[in-house]
Amino acid sequence: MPSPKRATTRSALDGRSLRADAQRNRRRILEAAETVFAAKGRDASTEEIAQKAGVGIGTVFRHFPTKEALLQAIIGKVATGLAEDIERLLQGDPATAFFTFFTRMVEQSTEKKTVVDLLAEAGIDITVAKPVHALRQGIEDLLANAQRAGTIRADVRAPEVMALLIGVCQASLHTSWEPDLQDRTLAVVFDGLRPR
Amino acid sequence: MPSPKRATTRSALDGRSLRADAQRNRRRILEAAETVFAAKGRDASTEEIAQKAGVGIGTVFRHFPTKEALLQAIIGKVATGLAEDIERLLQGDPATAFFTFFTRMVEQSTEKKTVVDLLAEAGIDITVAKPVHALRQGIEDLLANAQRAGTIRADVRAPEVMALLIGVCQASLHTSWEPDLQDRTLAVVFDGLRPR
DNA sequence: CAAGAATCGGAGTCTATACTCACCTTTTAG
DNA sequence: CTAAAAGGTGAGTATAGACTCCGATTCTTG
Repeated sequence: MPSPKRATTRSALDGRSLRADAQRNRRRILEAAETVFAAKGRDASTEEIAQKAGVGIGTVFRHFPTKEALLQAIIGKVATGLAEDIERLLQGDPATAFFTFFTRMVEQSTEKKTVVDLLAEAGIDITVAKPVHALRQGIEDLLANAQRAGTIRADVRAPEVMALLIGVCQASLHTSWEPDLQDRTLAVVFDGLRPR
Repeated sequence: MPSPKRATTRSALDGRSLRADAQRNRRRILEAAETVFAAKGRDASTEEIAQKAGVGIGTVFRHFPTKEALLQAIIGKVATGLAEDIERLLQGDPATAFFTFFTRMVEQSTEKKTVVDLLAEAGIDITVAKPVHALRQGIEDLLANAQRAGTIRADVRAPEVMALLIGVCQASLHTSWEPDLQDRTLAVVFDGLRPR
């Protein structure tokens, strides 16, 4: 029985540090996945992502045990980005912040199918991770502020706002938007949200 | 070369008449498909439909050359049903008919994923078949009537109504509706549609 | 009732894709 | 510089589901 010539490398267990190239590949995979999932939705093939990232499929599965895990990672990333957007908006005018955010989301969802998936999960909630929860919380803050500012009726609650947000985003994937159809649709929803 | 002992059976070419059992099977397939697609959406497997219909897979493909063709048949069927509903509603009070229809659609979409697919197609339109076109037309009639009756703003047009309808129906598939969330969501949309 | 046409049926083919594995390459500690 | 550990790779496996094919079965007509 050969005695171990050297002790365990790296910072023992749990530690984060990955090998230099592994870190680079991980980043590339995440970037590629974000692009591909955004364009083709959750049905995009793992192979396409691997190719776009310039790595073998095996590498993708080494970093993410499952395609679903990769998707979740991306969703978390997107959620975090949106939560930061909200953070910024919360600094500004409470009367308009909510509407600005809602509008941006709908605009984005046209090109980023990931956003829609994200919202769907945020709607169902349950085992959702922190980033998604933070997003939810942010939306609730925007809503509360707008209600305090009097630009949204007091009797509207977060769940229906989520439903409307999901709805309009989903619809934008299925309708062939003529230039301002999106705006007119939002106008109706916004009018429904304002106090009479 | 043996001369044909008997002339072509049945009414020559094109004719409709199928063999008795074939007709029965066709009906069974359509019924099964309607149920299964309603429950599982367009991803339901052909095999499941065949089984529920009590026939072999081969039989399904004899009647419908493609899974997609079968789906289209069902969508047409559902569209026809809805168009008839509308026909009935058009007889009643124009002030409320539109809202009644909208509400029904959303309620149905929870259990019938086919309805959502149907609407998505009706939204995109292009090569859509007659039944779907009839449905679209019906919705436009309901809208026009309601506008004449003054229960819907005159500046709202059909496309955004379709978008909203698609949106709320889609959302109902993704949110875990608490009892009256659906109603509160609809309330907001309806308020946006009414004249101020 | 019998011939033959129309249908049925379901094993088998084909394709797409997630995921594994045995072997090779790169990194890194010492 | 070197060996061991970490990581990379992509052919290969497994599975699922659409669609085909042809012998077996059932209906129809005379």
